[in-house]
Amino acid sequence: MQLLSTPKPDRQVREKHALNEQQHQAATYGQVEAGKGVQSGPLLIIAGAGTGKTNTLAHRAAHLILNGTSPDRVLLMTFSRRAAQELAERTRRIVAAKLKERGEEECAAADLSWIGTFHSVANRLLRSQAKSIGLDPDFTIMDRGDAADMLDLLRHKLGYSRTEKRFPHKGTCVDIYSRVVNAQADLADVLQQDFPWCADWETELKSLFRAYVEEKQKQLCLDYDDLLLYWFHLAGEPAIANRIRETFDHILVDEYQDTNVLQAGILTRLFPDGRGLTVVGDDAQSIYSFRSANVENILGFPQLFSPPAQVIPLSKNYRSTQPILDLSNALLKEASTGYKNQLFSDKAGKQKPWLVTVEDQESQSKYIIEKILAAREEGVTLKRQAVLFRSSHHSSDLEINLRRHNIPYVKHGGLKFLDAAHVKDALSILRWADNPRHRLSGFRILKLLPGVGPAIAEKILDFLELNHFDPASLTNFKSRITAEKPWPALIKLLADVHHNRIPWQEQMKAVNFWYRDILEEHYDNHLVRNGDVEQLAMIALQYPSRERFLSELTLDPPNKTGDHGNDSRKDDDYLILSTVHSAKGQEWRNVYILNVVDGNFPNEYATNNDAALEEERRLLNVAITRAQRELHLMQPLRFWIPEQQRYGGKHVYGAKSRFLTKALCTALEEIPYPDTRLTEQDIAKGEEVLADIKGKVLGMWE
DNA sequence: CACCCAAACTTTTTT
DNA sequence: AGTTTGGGTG
Repeated sequence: MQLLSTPKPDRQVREKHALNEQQHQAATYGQVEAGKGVQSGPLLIIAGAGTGKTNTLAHRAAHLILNGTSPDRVLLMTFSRRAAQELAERTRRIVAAKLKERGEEECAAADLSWIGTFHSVANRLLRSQAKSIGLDPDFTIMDRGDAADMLDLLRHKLGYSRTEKRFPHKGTCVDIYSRVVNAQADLADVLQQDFPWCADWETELKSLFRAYVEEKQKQLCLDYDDLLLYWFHLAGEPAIANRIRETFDHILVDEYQDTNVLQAGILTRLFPDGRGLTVVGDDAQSIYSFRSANVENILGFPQLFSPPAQVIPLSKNYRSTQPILDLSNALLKEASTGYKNQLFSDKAGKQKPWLVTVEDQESQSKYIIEKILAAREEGVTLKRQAVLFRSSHHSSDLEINLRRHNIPYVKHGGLKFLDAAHVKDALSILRWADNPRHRLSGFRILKLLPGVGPAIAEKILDFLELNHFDPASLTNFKSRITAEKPWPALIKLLADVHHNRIPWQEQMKAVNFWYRDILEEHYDNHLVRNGDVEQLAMIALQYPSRERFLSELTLDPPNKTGDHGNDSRKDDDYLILSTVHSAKGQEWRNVYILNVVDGNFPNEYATNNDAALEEERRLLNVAITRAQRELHLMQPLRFWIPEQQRYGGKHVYGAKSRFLTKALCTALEEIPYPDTRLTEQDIAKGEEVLADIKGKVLGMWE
């Protein structure tokens, strides 16, 4: 297992471009008023794929700063931390360059300080404003897995595990809860709409969620949804909302097409008339509805205000050749809703994207490897090529073959480093020491001790609570089990970390030292797992404090890469494999899209729902628009679907993807692989062979 | 009460 | 094919 720092896309070239007309208009929208900075009404920038959105946004931020808005009065929200860093960096560079032009001294204050994801900004705001709403600022942030675990425990406590019919899976429970919160919808509606098979459990779910909320408050923790929800409610309190509002002159939001009702609500509560609000996005790239993102947010944005928001489209694409854009445009034309921002490019290009028909996944892999190696021969590095897919496991056949050919690769999306049980264990120790009220972590750790199961763990946690959550008090807990040696060492560790008796830089190491024996006892291949845990300690060193480490790690979990044979970080060049979702915002010279067949594009679970179907179309669009020069859509005839409740799964003789209509096919060049088309030579040779056979057959009777 | 084993279940994408 | 759940055993 390896962590990677995501490679920065190669965008140096574009920055040299001056802004085009549309970009300039978007970047400078509003009036400059002396002493007051830039005054602007609500603005929506529809930024198609590859239209220089980040650059425009950075220029807008720079424009605000250069015209007198203090950088710490600009709130900039992005979809991921990586995007935030890139944007901050570019803005700084633009401001610095302009100041130099003007001959002014570079001012250190050019740094945007309020920049990050909605969740991380919420985290920061809540911790600073916590006192004013009676919230303890030392709350712990739970990730999705934690939420699932807590729901699981509560569900047992409430007796829902012993019912005749099976209660929904814990993961499903989190999904339902999360949907209700993020979409600000009714439980009954959500069940009916998205989880019909759970509709019978409405009453139970309601009390489960109530218990969940109480439990979170008791343990002093917030989940992802709470971060937004608390912020939303905070923004609904006039006094506090005013205070927050007065600290910002401008709010800029990136990837607005992937915000949900709650996030939109936060914005309108902070800036009700839309003045100072800029949102940027592309409805044709809205692909996060499973996370309750709501395309209606961007489609309906202008009408939220009167007069309506200014809409500026960016339609000049700097990324792809025209034939690739033709395909994307054709696809979007068939969508039922949206701004349908048609893109154009200066890069003519002759080659249409290929639609490659292959027999099965094996020959799909074979084709891709052949093409990738050929391209590398011609000087296109592996890093400038990417293979994209709808779901994480679709790359498994390819991965096997890449390893066989010794082609290094890095996979984005899918499993997370923090999902590994042993990493969770180590982190839980630190979290429990950090926040002893956090029963969930304590519970997890205690169960690791030999002879301690759920019941004893509960007893210990109750004991701790009675003793005002003082870790040292655990020495007084008497039981035959706690005489074992890991126990006193654990208590000392918890107390030392909790009271910072050892410096933060040493704490994770101390945790690992204690955990090492447990790890060995509990899991096989503990050497590999121990490596992960040590890596965690290395990561921890990069953070200035325990609090920052714990919350930022939860808000921005590092990726786990597929193990790619050898240490591929030593190889400078490696191929990128990525889910389409994780490919957002990126670009590569050559792109290969796996399994473009019905049942996958669109996904079979989306086929009886119009809204979902539209999203699948946009998903394909995102994949297509990642390509700069070469694009290969792969179409296996035989396609394996891992179907539920059925033994193994099944092979399906793939129907052509319903998105590949006639109109689309004219934008594609269809080829079979292996190439079974006959050349004239083949035919001539065939005739020769036939004549030969005829002769032999006749010869039998001579 | 902890641990083990067999049956049941299962979409996919992620802050 | 792999994880989670729930029941049985020691």
